[in-house]
Amino acid sequence: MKIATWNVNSVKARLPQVLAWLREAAPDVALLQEIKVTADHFPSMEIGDLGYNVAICGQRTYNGVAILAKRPIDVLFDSLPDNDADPQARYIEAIVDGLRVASIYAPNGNPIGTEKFAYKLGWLACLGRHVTALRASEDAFVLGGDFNVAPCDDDVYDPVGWQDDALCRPESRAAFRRLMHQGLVDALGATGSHHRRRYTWWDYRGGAWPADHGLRIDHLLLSPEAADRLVDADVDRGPRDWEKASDHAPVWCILDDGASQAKR
DNA sequence: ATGCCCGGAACGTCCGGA
Repeated sequence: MKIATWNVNSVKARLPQVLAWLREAAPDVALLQEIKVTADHFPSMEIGDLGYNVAICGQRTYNGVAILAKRPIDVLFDSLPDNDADPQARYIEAIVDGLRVASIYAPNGNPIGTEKFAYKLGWLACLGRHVTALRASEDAFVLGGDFNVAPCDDDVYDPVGWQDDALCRPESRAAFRRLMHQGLVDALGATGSHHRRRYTWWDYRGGAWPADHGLRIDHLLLSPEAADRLVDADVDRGPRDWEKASDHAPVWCILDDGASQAKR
């Protein structure tokens, strides 16, 4: 089972790229962020033609998350529990093929020292409380998305230059670690070389992509029950090099479903 | 110190992004 996450930066502006990526990468489950449309404007037909069901938590202009899956999608939440007064569309959670998955778009939080930064930290804390509930269920789950946190300096091409950015602040990293310390496994950290930089976002400006001036802020976080099934994971840098690219690259992981389900 | 490059809304040019 291949699960991928991608901040598409507008599903309307990116539709040809999204369709090409779905054909090429063929994930069983795709978690999208920043779709920037409400459900009634989501290109469900075009994506449906590729064999995907869609579940959408949409918003016009800003934010918006979606889950695409070849199997049926049973939506459980379209906002973080205990955060349903939040007008920003940043969370959707569903069961697909017996696996719990969530598409997450955490707040950016810049500039620091403002209500935006407080909102980010509050949102991540709320996500942390939900993770506690999810962990108690002992369900296998995958939280994928744009967490807007570069967990450590190795995840930043210029750690000093970015040290006062909301994506790199110690408070943001502490909030991210509080998620991880509940027993979650970072799919990229658990596979391949720990020393190889695997950025997921490159600024449109200043030639950041060709210079590989990136940040790792998109993550696939696995419950222990899901991590037991982890086969492989990586960043798909290809789409970042396409014409009219998103500024984010997809991240994917593969979970084995044969042996582990027989074990259960 | 700010803009760089984008998308969206909208037709000015600003906001938000990261």
